[in-house]
Amino acid sequence: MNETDIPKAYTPKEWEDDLYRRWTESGFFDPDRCIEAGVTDATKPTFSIVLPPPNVTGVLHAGHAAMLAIEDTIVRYHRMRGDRTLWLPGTDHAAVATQSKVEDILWQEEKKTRYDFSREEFLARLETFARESHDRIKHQIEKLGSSVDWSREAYTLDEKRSLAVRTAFKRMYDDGLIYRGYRTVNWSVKGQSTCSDDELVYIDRKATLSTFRYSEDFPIAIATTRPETKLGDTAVAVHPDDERYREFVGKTYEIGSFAGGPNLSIRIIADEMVDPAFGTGAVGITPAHSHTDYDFYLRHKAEIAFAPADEAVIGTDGAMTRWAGDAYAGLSVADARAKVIASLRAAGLLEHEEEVDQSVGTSDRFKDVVEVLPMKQWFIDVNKEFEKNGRQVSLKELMREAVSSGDIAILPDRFAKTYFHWIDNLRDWCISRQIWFGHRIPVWYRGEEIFCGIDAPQGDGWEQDQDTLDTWFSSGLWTFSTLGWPDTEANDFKTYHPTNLLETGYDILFFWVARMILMSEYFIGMPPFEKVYLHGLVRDAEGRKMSKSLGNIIDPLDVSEVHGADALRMALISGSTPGNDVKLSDEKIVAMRNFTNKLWNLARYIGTMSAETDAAPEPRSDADRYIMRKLEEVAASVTRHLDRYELSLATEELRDFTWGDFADWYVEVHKIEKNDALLRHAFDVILKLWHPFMPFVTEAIHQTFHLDKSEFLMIAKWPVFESTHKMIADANRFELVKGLITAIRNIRATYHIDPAIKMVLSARGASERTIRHKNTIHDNEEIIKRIARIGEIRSIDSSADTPKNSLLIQVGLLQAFLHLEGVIDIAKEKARLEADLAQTEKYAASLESKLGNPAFADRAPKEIVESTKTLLEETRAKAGELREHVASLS
RNA sequence: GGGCAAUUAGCUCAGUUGGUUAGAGCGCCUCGUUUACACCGAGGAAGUCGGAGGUUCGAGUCCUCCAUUGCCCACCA
Repeated sequence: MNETDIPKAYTPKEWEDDLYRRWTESGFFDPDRCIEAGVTDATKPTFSIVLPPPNVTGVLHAGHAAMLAIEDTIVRYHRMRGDRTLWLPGTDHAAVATQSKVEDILWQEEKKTRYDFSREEFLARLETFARESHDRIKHQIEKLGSSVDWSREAYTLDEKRSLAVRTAFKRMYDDGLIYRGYRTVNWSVKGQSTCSDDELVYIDRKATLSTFRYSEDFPIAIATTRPETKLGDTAVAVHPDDERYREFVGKTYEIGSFAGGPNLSIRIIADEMVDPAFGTGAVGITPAHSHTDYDFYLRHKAEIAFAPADEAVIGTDGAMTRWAGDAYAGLSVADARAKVIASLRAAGLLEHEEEVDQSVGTSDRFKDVVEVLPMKQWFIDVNKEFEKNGRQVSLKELMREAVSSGDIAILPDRFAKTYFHWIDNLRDWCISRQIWFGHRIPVWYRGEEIFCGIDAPQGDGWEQDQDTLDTWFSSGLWTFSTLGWPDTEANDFKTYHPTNLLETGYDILFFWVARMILMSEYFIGMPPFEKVYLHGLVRDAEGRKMSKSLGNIIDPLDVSEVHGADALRMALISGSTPGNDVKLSDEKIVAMRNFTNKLWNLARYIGTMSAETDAAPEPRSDADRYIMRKLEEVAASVTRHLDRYELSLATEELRDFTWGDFADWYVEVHKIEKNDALLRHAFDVILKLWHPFMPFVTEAIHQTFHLDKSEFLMIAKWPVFESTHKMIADANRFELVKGLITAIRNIRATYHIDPAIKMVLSARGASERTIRHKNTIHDNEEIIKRIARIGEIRSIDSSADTPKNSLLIQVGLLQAFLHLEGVIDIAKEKARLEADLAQTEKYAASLESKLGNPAFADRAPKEIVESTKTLLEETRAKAGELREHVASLS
């Protein structure tokens, strides 16, 4: 092959679609296929991750591209490491979001509303839209090179997920955690549906705060920004210590035709929640039209009234009802407000008006200011205690514990605080929506009878609840509904749940992450994932949010069309850290595009030089040795960064090495020294290290220049150098070794293998419950049988209740078990342990020299010197332990 | 009101248990176009690490206060 035959620049367009097609056809995105083909060892640990399902509302944006880039990088890395790697894709029907979108389109294009269709017709239109969206989204996911297993693709509204949803609903209903209750909800008049607290978007606006009295002889003035709701007041609350009002507490005042409206009966109550310094220090309580007032009602049920069913003064159409009195009935809220004020002013009851800043909740989807109304809706009770594993807990507590116990780690961890704060303020979750698109509530009515079931009840006359479920109910089940649940015997469920990682934007921590934790903890008794990686928002070059109105939206497809998917992926990953927003600029993308081209041209030089390709790579010069040593260091470091999800750091180091050391320096050296085999070998390693980040260009180079004979770079073995094992001493593995030692020490007189194994696995980052699930072997009998089968241990008395076996055998037992489970490789473990020992000894030596340095020993305070001495002793002790353990492995 | 983050070169940002001389990309300046790459190479200028204190032998890194910006949550009677 000659250089002149190969284009001088990498042309992504000519490669990407074809490569993706070939990857898909190979089937290697499917872990089962990898095992069949011998690419993956079935005994290896699993690495599973679900794709946060994009909404079928349209197209993917830059944020999705970032998500796909990060996840694909991690997934490809694990696949190359040899893990049983599953990345499960899907889409979300996104209930309200999709319906409101389609309603907009229908209105714009046909001037029709949903009421111009039957429920069935309307749903058919939605399904068509959803399918088209789905196809577009799938295409975009593919364009970015995402190595998802399409054979397992799921949709939140498909048959299997529907079964999961109905099963989940029924189970919670039977357990009394789902209830139908009458209380205040957020109501979008425009959307004619409820929305949950989390779906509200608060906007700031100016409002008039009016101070008034209900009547001339009413003793207390109150202030409000919502005078029209005052037509439904039932109480006035004051602080219990407020001297001004103490004498009135407990009295009830009858107001005849308040503001020309209904008669009111106002009770004066005392409540700690009232801020005596704000306004007049007294609050008018409208339990029907304010969540906080409803809470007042709950605390004072004995004293004050809540509007009985359907007696709210504001109706679902956003107009005043007849309960607001004849003078108001039918008026809009705004008109009613003006009328109340006018009436109060005329009667001389209006004492003061001022303009204040106010933030009001609007519907995320329908954009209108929501009204708080009392309605009969379905809720999930987050506070109700129920029995779980022999103790009383609430859903709230389950959600809290999943994170506080460390079962789930959130990256960056500062979001754990946000999460706890959210949980502490959580109200019951309103799950019913008055829209048509979604999972219909599996409840049927016949007269007074009510039936909740997975399928419709037998017999005539039953009518199903008209409402559908909040979209987050079904996405909350996502980690396990996609793996076969409610069939808990399903292979995928048993193999891949809990998943290892959830990668998503921090903006849906509450919506989705928290709901998944709730559902998984409740139904499975385990967290849905071990780790949460929260990425930031993708912003434009100036740091602004991308939005249609600003016209600054960067379409990922456009970018990858021009510069290639790899350049886009790199631009999104490089320089971005968990939890922080990332700015995407043209310059950055171009810089990354230039780098893909750099790799391409390296390949042109290396791949086409005359070389006996079969020659073994032998370092011949100092330059050779330097580049190999550096390469090993970089490989180890990139590996460590990937294990810690530090993708940006990995790309930086790798890029510096590739461009600075390898391309600019070593290639020039090679032009003189001509160590072809070593050059090719080094480049091959570099390509593998780059593959997870830039799958297309690396695979294209692999396919063009055949640096080795394998079919696909995507299933190549991840480069690990024996001599650099000590540098791959990542936290995970270090903890494993530590845990192993602890476990061995803790094997006590009574012989129980379980705690020891648990300890080791938990040191490895798995939660206790995960261990219970993933290793359902509880009796020693079974463990020993399995171990005996692989012949690692020869003589074990399986009926032993007391220690008939030496400590050594128990150590061996433990190791053998771990080996069997694919958790550790003993030979490698020993090498790693030795590396650890070397590092520990090195550390001890450095501490020694520090103590020997007069600058430190004489000038540093005694305590520091002492603590350093202590540290040295500890380090020596640790080295001793390690040495012992290495010996026990020999 | 409560909380969280950010502030490092002209711009965009790295900098993970405190440790020699603080890094990268883009931009800028000088030089270079004999076949891997001008989507390039060699070299260079450029930072009192937001401000003020403090802890320390040693602080971009830890503590306190302040300033500016952004975000989240709650209240908003």
